[in-house]
Amino acid sequence: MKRMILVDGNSLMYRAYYGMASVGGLTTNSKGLYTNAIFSFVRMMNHLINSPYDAILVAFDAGKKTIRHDWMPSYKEGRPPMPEEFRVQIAYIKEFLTIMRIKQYEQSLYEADDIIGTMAHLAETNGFHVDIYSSDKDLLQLITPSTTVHLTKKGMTDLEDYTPEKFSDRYGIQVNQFIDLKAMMGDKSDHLPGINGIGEKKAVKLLQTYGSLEEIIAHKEEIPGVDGKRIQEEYETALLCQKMATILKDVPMTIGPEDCVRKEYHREKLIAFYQELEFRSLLREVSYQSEELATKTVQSEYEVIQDPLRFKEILVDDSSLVFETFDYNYHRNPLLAIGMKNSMGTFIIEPEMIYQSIDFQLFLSDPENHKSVYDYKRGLVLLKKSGFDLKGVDFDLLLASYILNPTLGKEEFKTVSNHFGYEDVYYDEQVYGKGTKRTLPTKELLYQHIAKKANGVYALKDKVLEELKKTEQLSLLKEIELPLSVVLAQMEFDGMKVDEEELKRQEQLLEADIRSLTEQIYAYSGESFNIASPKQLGFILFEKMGIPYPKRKSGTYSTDIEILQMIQNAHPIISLIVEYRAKTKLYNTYILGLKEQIHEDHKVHTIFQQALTTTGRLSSVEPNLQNIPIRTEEGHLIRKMFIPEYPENQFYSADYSQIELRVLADMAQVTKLKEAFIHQEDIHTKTAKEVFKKEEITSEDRRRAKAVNFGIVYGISAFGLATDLGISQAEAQNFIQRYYEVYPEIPIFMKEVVRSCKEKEYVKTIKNRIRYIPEINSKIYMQREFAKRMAMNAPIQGSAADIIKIAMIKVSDELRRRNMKSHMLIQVHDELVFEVFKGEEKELQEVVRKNMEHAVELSVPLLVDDSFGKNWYEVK
DNA sequence: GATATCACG
DNA sequence: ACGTACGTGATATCA
Repeated sequence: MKRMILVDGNSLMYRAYYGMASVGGLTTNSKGLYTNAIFSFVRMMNHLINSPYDAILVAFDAGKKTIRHDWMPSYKEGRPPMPEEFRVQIAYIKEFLTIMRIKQYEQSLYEADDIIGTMAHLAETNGFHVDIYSSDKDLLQLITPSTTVHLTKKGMTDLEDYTPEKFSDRYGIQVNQFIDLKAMMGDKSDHLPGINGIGEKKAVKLLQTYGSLEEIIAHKEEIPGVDGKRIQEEYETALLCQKMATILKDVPMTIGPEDCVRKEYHREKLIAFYQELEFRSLLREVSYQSEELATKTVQSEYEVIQDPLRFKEILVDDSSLVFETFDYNYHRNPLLAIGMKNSMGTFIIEPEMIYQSIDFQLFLSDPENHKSVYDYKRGLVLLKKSGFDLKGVDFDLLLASYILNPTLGKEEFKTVSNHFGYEDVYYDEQVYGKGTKRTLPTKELLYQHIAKKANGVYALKDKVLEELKKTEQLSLLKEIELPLSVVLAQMEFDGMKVDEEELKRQEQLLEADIRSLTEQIYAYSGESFNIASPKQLGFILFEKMGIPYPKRKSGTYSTDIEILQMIQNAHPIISLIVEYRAKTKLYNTYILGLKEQIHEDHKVHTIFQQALTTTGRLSSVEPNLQNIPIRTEEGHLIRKMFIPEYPENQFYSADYSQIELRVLADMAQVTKLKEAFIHQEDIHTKTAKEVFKKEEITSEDRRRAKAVNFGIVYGISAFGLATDLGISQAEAQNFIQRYYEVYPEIPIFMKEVVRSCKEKEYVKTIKNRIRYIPEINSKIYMQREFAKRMAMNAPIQGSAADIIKIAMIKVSDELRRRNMKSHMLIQVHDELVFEVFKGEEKELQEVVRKNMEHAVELSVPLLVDDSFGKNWYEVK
């Protein structure tokens, strides 16, 4: 069957503009053009035309005046005007459709809905199946057996597909009753009054009884109470609303389905369009599809070093070096080749060459020989694996870009270099391919790729350093991030030993528990099903077993822990499911998942992402060692699997006490908070005493005070605090009010942070780490509020991250100076874990405590809690 | 590939 | 009237 796509252009443009608000914000390209709606609309259209179709039409509203205004002058009255940031994007959206050769149509006096209604009707008559895409529920009246309406839910590509069956399931009435539903309940946004006092519930009920608005009016005398009276008084309004809400199917149009057939798009123009708007990810898709860049770009000159003697001539000061691996994980993948660029030229050094040339090894480890790199840590670990070192690195393009703008850290080399105006590099995807087709390319292409990267680092170094000087972030690079790479590389390389016997024990215990829980759950449910499928579980609990769903229905049932706790007492199966969830989580993620990550040396070697988070924290992957369970006892047991490399050694853990609150006390100069920290008081108890104005504090009082303290760090909202504490928003607001009275410097500080952020569109940490938050000036409420919370949180979280990074460098330096064998294994945001060698316990404790507590000097003391243990479970 | 869920600070 | 705590990563399911 032929398929026609009808798109409600106006509705989707609006959705693209407002809908992406919570995600991407009002992004602009480098020329200041707003692009969020364009980008989102383009993605949506690309998504649509990726499926097979024969004809397509995008309908738009023609202008303000429509025939409906003749029927009801107040139609759509009181709508806020279109924001200018949105208006400027419309021309680009239409240009995109032109480039894609997608038919667009508008007609004066009619709305996009009417064009779609008419075209859907025409297409059906011509034997098409019709798919309508919109975010406007009104379109649902067009559903037929051969017309499906797809409504956008969250974002743009998440769609809800309405067939006649789906419609009646959802609304409890038939499609042909939908207009009457709207006629009675009205529509605020269109300024349609409907009948006063009748909303969706009552309207559905009436329609179920009488069938249609006409029948309801015919029987209006029988309907009891206020509703009946209102219908008798206002039925004429309802009839007018019915007329208003009916989408026309007979617009006198000058086109038909034959004018909308699919056509090949203009690729060159599309590339130019994406380039102008700076849609990098989309550009890459087109480029990759056409494989153009890989063949058309100018080949760079490079020399593959064949003879170790050649090094004598080319190893000069100031070289750039890049270390390439196939897969991102450098612990599991060999070095493919090193690219080097300096005043002598561009060179490719194959791994065997390193072994063959002492000169090159000395060059790499010479601290006096200046080098610039991309991803220092990668180079360090790759070389360490072969027993070599890398020193003298005073520039890292990855770290520098991340420092200038943390969002760049997530990008690949090409995107970063493009950002700084250097474009002669390939995308990794062009070289290696995508998804399952990803594979090693020919040596020529690979070396070309590596050579281009080396050239890029070399070319950009001075420019980027200059920018760092301007932003006063040079010391963040040279004194924090670069030295930290050395520390992290050693930690990753050393790895953490796993007790495989213990793992096996826990695996078997959990397996048995899970098996037994599964059987018990099936016994209660009366059938076997996939407990891990939220969909199936929702069906079993809320349909088959008839447990009432505790929240308002939203199409799908959530079965998360919050919901399960609400229905805890409804049936004994619930607690079994909660236990099943906990155990399978441990089993799948921390037993099976971890087992996969164990190397031949019986250790796990995580990768600390140093250029990823927007706040300056590290993250840990493959495996993530920063989220090993601790909060529940049975989860905590997982930590028994992590043991010292040598059985006579121990673990030592040191964590900052309340570092974020201390940072806040310092930054905001909060008098009472500072006093409390100076006098080493329990901060939550102290807060409770102050806020509740009493000396005897119950555990509940302390819990609440603690929640507020946490909330403050997150950029508190009454809603968030209320949810967390299970109290009303009014009560939460009251707490916050009283909290501010106790610590009046906090609201003053927070207001100043927000004010300054509005002016500069960024916030900073104590070490000048920067985070851009342009959404702070968004016209969209939600986005602006979100931005405010980020602005309040980022300096606190980020400064704490700065501090522990400095501590790591200092501790590591001193351990080396003292020739100690004990070493750092893991960082978990405010905690450092070490393997302590027998006999070094006291010395390590001294070194660690001193350097952590004095990493920086604040106006409040920093305090460290610590402990020893024979494995990770025993410490703390 | 997106979504739901849940682990950590 | 509306929806919201900050920052992460891994897994299973499902389209």
